[in-house]
Amino acid sequence: MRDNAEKDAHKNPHLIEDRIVHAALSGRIAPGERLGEKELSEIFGVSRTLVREAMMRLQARGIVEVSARRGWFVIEPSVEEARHTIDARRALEVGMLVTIDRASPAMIRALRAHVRAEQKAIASGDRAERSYLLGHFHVCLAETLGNPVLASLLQDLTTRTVLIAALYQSSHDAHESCGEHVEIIDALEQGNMTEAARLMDVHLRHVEKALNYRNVSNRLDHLKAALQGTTD
Amino acid sequence: MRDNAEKDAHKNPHLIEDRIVHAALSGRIAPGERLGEKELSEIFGVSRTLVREAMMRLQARGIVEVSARRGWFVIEPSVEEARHTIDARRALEVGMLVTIDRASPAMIRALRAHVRAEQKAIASGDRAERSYLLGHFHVCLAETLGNPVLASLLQDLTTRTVLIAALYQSSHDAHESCGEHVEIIDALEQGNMTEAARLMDVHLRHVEKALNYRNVSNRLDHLKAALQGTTD
DNA sequence: ATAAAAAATGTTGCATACAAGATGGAAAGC
DNA sequence: GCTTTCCATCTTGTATGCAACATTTTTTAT
Repeated sequence: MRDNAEKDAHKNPHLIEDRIVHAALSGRIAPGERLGEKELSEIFGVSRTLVREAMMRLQARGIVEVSARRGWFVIEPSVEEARHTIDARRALEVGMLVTIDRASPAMIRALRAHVRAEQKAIASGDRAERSYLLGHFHVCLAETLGNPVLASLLQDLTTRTVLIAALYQSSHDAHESCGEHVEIIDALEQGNMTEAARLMDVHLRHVEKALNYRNVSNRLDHLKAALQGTTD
Repeated sequence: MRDNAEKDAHKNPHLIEDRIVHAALSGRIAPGERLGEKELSEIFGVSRTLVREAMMRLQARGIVEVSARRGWFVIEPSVEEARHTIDARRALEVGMLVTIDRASPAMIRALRAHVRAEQKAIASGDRAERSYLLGHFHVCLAETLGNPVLASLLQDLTTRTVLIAALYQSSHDAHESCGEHVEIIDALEQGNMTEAARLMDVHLRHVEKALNYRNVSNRLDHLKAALQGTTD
């Protein structure tokens, strides 16, 4: 079910990117992880060229970066970059809700269905699915608002946020996050966009607050800590 | 001064993209324009590979698209896509101003300097520079707010908006646009972010209103009109 | 003269080859 | 034993070659 990647990689040029983004959203790819061109080309059964082209697109989307002649790596945002990313996300999502008139019943239904899926994933203990759905809620919101441009921007920002959360060992509780999603939908259903925007603002501030900007699981810091330990 | 592109294209891998985006913002590249790989590779003195990689990044940024085995083309957004793009932009820029506390004097200075440059370009009749600066004001705003992530997103959205304006023969007056920029800065200086956000909202609604969604200078419509004319 | 077919041309799609540099480990020197 | 140097290896950077398809032009048949 997953091994047929080789077949599709030729037909769908965006498959490689999609898979990587999905894996990142699911927490199956960690920040700092190396994505070798050869390695990927073997996985997807294509030449390095196609892999490279996918990486170029992912680079433009701020998901990966390249270190000259060393390899491609999933981004490891600094504290500052992390702040900027979440700030941008907050701006976008708050603005999105503020500038929209109202939400149709169909939208509300779709969002509630999404939250049900979130709850199911949380209950079943499927961490990957849980991570994916909690992040994808925001993309889903933009999609149901009917704006693919917003949805695309949010997918990238959300992916980066999930990576940031992984890097800074977010302590954000899934239940709490999901609950906040419900609150936002409630406000939307009541047609109170201002309140929905406020709740979204709060929600994203929680996301940032849950980050532990000290315990960076960076390779460098890891090393430092390890060295300090051994020289004692 | 411009012909030394060949030299730099190797050193700065993003030169090709930057040039294309700049040209688009300046109105020197029209929507629907074909960007041949060979053509560009000769202009920049590199092989098709590097051109292609740049195009992949531009594709991810929504500036160009590829038509299979026909070539790369500057985007020609449909009416719907145009709306979504401007809506996304409005969401982002309004949200940006709403979620920011205040603007420092240094920021105000930088923005005022930018507006002076706009006025100079308008007065001197330099249409390319005028187009560039009027669009870049928004990027500048995000930059002075100190958020490169926002700035990057806005650069892409603004570029797309400029292309949309070209495609739909925007009648937006440069003076008016510049005047609205001044108003926004004034509100920022007074620390009235809500008002600044409102003005930005209005400004971007003007941008959209100035579009003529009927007179699409599309090749297809051109052809249709031409054929109607000849068969008369 | 017109329309259909066929060849010629041009352009991207993808793979591969080789160059250039980074990395890690072995060997050599102290 | 420790450091330094050098070499083998691995990885990306860039160019190029050829195949596949789209378009245009020419030819041919009616």
